[in-house]
Amino acid sequence: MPLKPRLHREMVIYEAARLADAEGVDALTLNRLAARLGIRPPSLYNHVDGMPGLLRELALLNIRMLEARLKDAAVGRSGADAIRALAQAYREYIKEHPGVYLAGLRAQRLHPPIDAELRQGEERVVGVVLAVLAPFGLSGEDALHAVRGLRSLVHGFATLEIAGGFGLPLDCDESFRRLVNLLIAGLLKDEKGSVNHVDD
Amino acid sequence: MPLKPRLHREMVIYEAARLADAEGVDALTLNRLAARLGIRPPSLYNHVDGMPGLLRELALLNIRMLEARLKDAAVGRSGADAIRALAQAYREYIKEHPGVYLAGLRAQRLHPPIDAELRQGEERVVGVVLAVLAPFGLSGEDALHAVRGLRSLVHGFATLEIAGGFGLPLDCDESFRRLVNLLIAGLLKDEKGSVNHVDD
DNA sequence: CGTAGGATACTAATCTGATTAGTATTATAA
DNA sequence: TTATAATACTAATCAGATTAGTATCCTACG
Repeated sequence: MPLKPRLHREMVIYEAARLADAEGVDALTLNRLAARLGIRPPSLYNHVDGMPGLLRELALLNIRMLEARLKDAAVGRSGADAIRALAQAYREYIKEHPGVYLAGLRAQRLHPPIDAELRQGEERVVGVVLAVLAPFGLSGEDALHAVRGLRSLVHGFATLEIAGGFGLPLDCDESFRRLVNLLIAGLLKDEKGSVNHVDD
Repeated sequence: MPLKPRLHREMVIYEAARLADAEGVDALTLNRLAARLGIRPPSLYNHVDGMPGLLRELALLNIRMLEARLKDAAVGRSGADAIRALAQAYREYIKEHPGVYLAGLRAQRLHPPIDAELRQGEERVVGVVLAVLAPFGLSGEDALHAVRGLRSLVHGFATLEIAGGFGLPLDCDESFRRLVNLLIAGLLKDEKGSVNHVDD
C-alpha cells in the first residue's frame, strides 16, 4: 500500500527545475525535492543518479530551453536587430530560469568537457549565435571569438543581475540595451576597418 | 583596556582564501578549514561568524585585492590603453583568485545590499573604473551604464573561463582582447555620434 | 491464469558538514 | 594575584547525500 502512482524521470527533473528557479540553486536539495514529490530521498535514486546526475539533467534541460528561446528570438530577424533580440532573449531566459541556468554551470564543473551530450548541446547553441552573427561578415575563428564575446557579455550581465550585483538605482534594462548597442557598434566598425585593431 | 591584537582571525581568512582558490569554493568547508588550521571546527566560531560570516570576510578581502589590482593596472595610463589594462587586470585577478571571487558573489546573495561595508567596497571599485572611463566623455548615468557594461563583460568572460565554459580549442586571450577592443570601438563611436542610438 | 522480473518505494544506517551548548585553559590587564 | 576575555575543547543536534537491503506492485511471458 505504501506504493503510489509512478513517478517519471521527467517529473523529477521538472520539479527540481521549479524548485531551483523558485528558491535558488542552493535550495535545490534532494531532501526538499523528495518532499515536494511526496517520496523519501533515497527513492530519488531510482530516477536520477544522485545530485551530480540531477545537475547534469538540469544542464541538459537548460540547454534545450535556451536553444529554443534563442531560435524563437532570432527567427525572422537579421543584422543588428537579430543581435538585440538574441541578447535580450538570452538575458530574459536567465532571469526566468536562474536556478536551472546556474545548475547548468555547476554541472559543468562536475562533468568536465568529456560529457558528449552536454558538449553537443553547447555546440547547437553556438550554432544559433553563429547564424545571427554571420551577416556581419564574420567567419571562421573571427566568428567564434565574436560568439564568445556575445555570450560573455550576456552571461556576465544576467548573472550579476540575479546575484544582486547591481546595487545602484539605475535602470538595468537601459544598461543592458546600451551594452548590446556598444557591441553592435564595435562589430559595425570592424566590418569596415577590416582588421581588429582599434589603435595600437 | 585595549584588546590584544588578534592575528589569528587574519590567518583564518587567509587560509580560507587559499583553500577556496586552490580547490574551489565548494571545497571550502569549515571542517576542512579547521583541519588545515590544526583546530576543531567549532573553534572557528571564535574567529568568524560561521560560514556566512566567513563568506562575508572573503567578500571584503576580494574587494580589497581587486581594488588594489585595478588601481595598479590603471595608474599611468589613459584612454583605450587604460581600459585594456584594467580589463586584463580584472580578468587575471579572477583567474588567480577564483575561489575568493566566487565566494564574494555567494556572499552577496546571503548579505543583501544592507551590508554597508561591502557596499562601500563596491563603490570604491566602481570609482576606479569610472576614473578610467572619464576620458571618453562619459559622465553621470552614461558613465555608470558603461561601468556596468565593462564589469559585465569581464565578469562574464572570466567566470565562463574558470567554469570551463569555453570548450572549443580557441585562444582565450585572443577572444578576450577582441571583446575588449569591440567595447572600446563602441565607446569611441559613441563619443562622436553623441547619443547612444545605433539605429531605432 | 499465474508467477518472474523489473521498476519503484521503503527503512535503516553511514558520512560529511554546520552549528550550538557547555566547559576547560590560559594570557594578561587591573 | 586574581578576574576576565579569548580561545580551545567535547558532546550533541540537525540537514543533507548516499548506500544497502527489503518490500510491493505492474507487466509480460509462459
